[in-house]
Amino acid sequence: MVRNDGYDKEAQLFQALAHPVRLQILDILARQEACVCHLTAVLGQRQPYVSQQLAALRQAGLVADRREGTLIYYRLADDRLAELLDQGKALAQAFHGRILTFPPLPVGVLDNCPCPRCQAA
Amino acid sequence: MVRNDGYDKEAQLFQALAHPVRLQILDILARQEACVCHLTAVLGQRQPYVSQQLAALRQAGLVADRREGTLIYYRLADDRLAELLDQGKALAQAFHGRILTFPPLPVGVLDNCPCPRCQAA
DNA sequence: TACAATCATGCAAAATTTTGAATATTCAAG
DNA sequence: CTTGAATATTCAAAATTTTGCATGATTGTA
Repeated sequence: MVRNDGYDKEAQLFQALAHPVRLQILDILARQEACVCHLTAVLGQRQPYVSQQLAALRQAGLVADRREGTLIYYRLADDRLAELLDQGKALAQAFHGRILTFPPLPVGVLDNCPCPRCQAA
Repeated sequence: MVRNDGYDKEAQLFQALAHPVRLQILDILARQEACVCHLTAVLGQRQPYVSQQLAALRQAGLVADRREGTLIYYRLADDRLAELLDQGKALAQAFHGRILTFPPLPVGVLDNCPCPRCQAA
């Protein structure tokens, strides 16, 4: 069976990336794996909404997950994804003719996150 | 005025790439600039449809155009776009777990294209 | 001016995506 | 086996995108 769906699959990848919240999630995961509650706290969005975006990323194969007790940690499925995101930022800047600014991604522990990593202190 | 729309702009770029026909157009233009009639012939799509996809790419800043008489030649607005597309193909393959195949892009002149380059023979 | 060729735009129906809210699932602890 | 915490799923309304088709605009030429 000969298929020719290369452009369809490539388009699906870019479609998964065509959403600001999903891009921010991927940027967070590019630095370190994170559980859903951590992502929820960083993004300031409701948990079901974050889970939905994670489901989209999971179905596209961009992220992988790992359960630890009741927490589920997500990570990038492929390190090359971080490069693709960097290239995307650079080109978006070029096409827009100005420096784009991104919200700061807090590093380390979060007050409003219940996961063990953040409550360790 | 402080903006934080980096992810919005990045998402707009990926959105412009999230379409198989637009991806194929960009792959054609990555090799050489081409007029609308040439793209129409290669893609086997109707001319207004091709013009619409070109308009989407133009509004996103991904392509530039140049008029020569009644013909309009399109080209990539930035060479780094070709690299991004290559990375996208590589990752789409990785995420899909198999070799993706793409329709062959004819090189050289086309029988069914009326532009001077193709009618030179 | 008229005509032909090339390309762009406008518009509406169909399809898809996004978003919010309610509810379901899974796991650990008691 | 019940409860609480973390996460996932479902569903429908709203918003956006896609697609096909008709028409408009621009250029070159007679």
